[in-house]
Amino acid sequence: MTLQLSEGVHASIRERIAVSLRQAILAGDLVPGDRVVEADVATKLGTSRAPVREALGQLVNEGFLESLPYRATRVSSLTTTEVSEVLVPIRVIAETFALRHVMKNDQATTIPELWSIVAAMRICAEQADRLGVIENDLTFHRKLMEATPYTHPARVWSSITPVIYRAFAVGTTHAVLNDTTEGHVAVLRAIEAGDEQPAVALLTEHIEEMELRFIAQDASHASEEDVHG
Amino acid sequence: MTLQLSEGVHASIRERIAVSLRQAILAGDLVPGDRVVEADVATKLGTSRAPVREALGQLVNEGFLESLPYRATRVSSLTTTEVSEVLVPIRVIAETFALRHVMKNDQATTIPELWSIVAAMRICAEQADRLGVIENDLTFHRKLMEATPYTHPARVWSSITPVIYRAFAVGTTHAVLNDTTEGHVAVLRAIEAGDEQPAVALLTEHIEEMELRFIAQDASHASEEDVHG
DNA sequence: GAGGGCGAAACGGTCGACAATATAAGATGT
DNA sequence: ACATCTTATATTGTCGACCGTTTCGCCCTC
Repeated sequence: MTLQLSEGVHASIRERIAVSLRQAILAGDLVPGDRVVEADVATKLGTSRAPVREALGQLVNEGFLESLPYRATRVSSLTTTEVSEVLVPIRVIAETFALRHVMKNDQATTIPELWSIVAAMRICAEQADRLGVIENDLTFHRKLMEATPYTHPARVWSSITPVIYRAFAVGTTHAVLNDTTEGHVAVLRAIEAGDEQPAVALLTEHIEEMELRFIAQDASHASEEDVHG
Repeated sequence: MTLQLSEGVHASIRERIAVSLRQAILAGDLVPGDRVVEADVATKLGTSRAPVREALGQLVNEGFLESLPYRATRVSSLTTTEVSEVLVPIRVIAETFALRHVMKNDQATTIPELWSIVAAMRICAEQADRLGVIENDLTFHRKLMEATPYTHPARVWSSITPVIYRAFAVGTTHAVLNDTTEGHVAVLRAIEAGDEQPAVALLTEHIEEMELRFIAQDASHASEEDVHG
C-alpha cells in the first residue's frame, strides 16, 4: 500500500506519521492483523525510525495497533461487543462528567465555541461532506472534554474515542449527517436551558445513537463480528 | 532525589525505567508539578535517553505524567473528583464486562488462577505486608481483565487503574488488608455460585469500597483536593 | 528605566548505527 | 526420518550525536 506523510508543517513528524497511519486504518488500507514494520514505514515516509516508533506507540495507546515486544506490531481488531458494552459506556461517563462541569462552571466560555463548531458542521452536512461532519463532530466533543481543568477524563476519552470512529467512518447517508448535527444542537439548547438531567440524557442519547448506526451498518455488510476484515 | 533501575534482567530497559518512575511517584518522591527531564533520568539510571523517552510516554498514557511538547513533562496531579466520578466508574464498567465474560465462557480456566492469587493475598495480609497485598490485588484484577479475548477493555483498564492506586498506596491498617482480601473471596464465591447479578454487585462494591477508603484517607491528611502535593 | 530584539542555554525531537531478541531455516547427530 | 543444536534473518530495542523549538537573560535603543 502507499502511505504519505500528512501535510502540516507546524506539526511534529511523529504527529504527521500518526495521522497518516490512523487514516490508513480508518480508510481500510490497513486491516486487522496487518503487520506494521517500523523500518518500512520510515522508508515509505522518508523519515528515520525514531518518530515512527513514537507514532506507533501512540496508536497502540489509542487501540489502533497492538504490540508484541521484540516481535511485531499489528493492526488490532475491534468488535461491536467491545464498542457497545465497554467503549461507548466509558465515553458516556467521561462526556457526562465534562458536561456537568461546564454547566456548573464556565458556560459563558465554552458554549459559544461549541455553537460555532455546530455551525461549521451544518455547512458540511449540507454539502454532504461526510469527513467534514465527522471531523467537526470529533472537535465538538473534544472541546467539551477540554473545557474541564481535570486532565484524566480527557486523557481517557482520547484513548477510546478514535477507535469508536473507526466504524463510523464508512458509508453515511445525507440524513444521518443532518441527524448527527441536530443532536449537538439539542444538547446545546438543553445546556442553555440550564437543566442538567435533560442535557445529560440528550448527550447520552446522541452518543449511543452513533453507536446504533454503527452496529446496524456493521451487520449490514459483514458476517463476522470484526468491524473490518 | 535518588532513582534506581529496578531489577529484573528479563524485562526491557524501558519497562524497568517505567517501574522505577512509577514507584517514585507512588512513594511520593516525585510530586505533582515536578519536572522529569529525559537526560537527567537517563544519567541517573545509566541508560541512554531512548528507553527513558519510551517509559515517559508510557507513564503519560497511564496518567502519571503530562507532556508539554517541546517544553517539559511533569508529574500530573490527581483529584478525588476525577477518581470517584470518572476513573472508578470506568473501571467498574471494564471489570464488569470481563466478569460477565468469564462467568459465561471459561470459568474452569480462570477461577483456579484467581483462587491461588487470593491465597497469596491472605498470606500477605496476615503478615501485614501492605505492598504484597496491593500487588496481588492488582494481579487479581489484571488476570480477570486478561481472561477475555477482547483487547480493548484490558487496554483501557491498564490506563486508569495504576493511577487509582496512586492514592491507595499510603497508610493501610491490618483490618483493611483483610477486608480487601475477603472482598475477592466473596466475588469468587459468587462466580462459582453461578449467579451473575450478585457477582457483579459484589465486584462493584469491592472496587468502590477501595475508593471510599481512598477518599476518607485523603480527607484525613490533606486540605487540598490533590491527592499528593 | 522600560520595551524590544538578540543570542545563548536547556530541552525535547530526530537521525543513523549497533545490540538484543525471536523466529525460521539449515546443519548435525542418531 | 526425526529430534536437536546451530546459524541466519527479520524486526524491535538501545545508543550517542545532532537538529529544532522554546525560554530566558542580556544588551541595545528610545
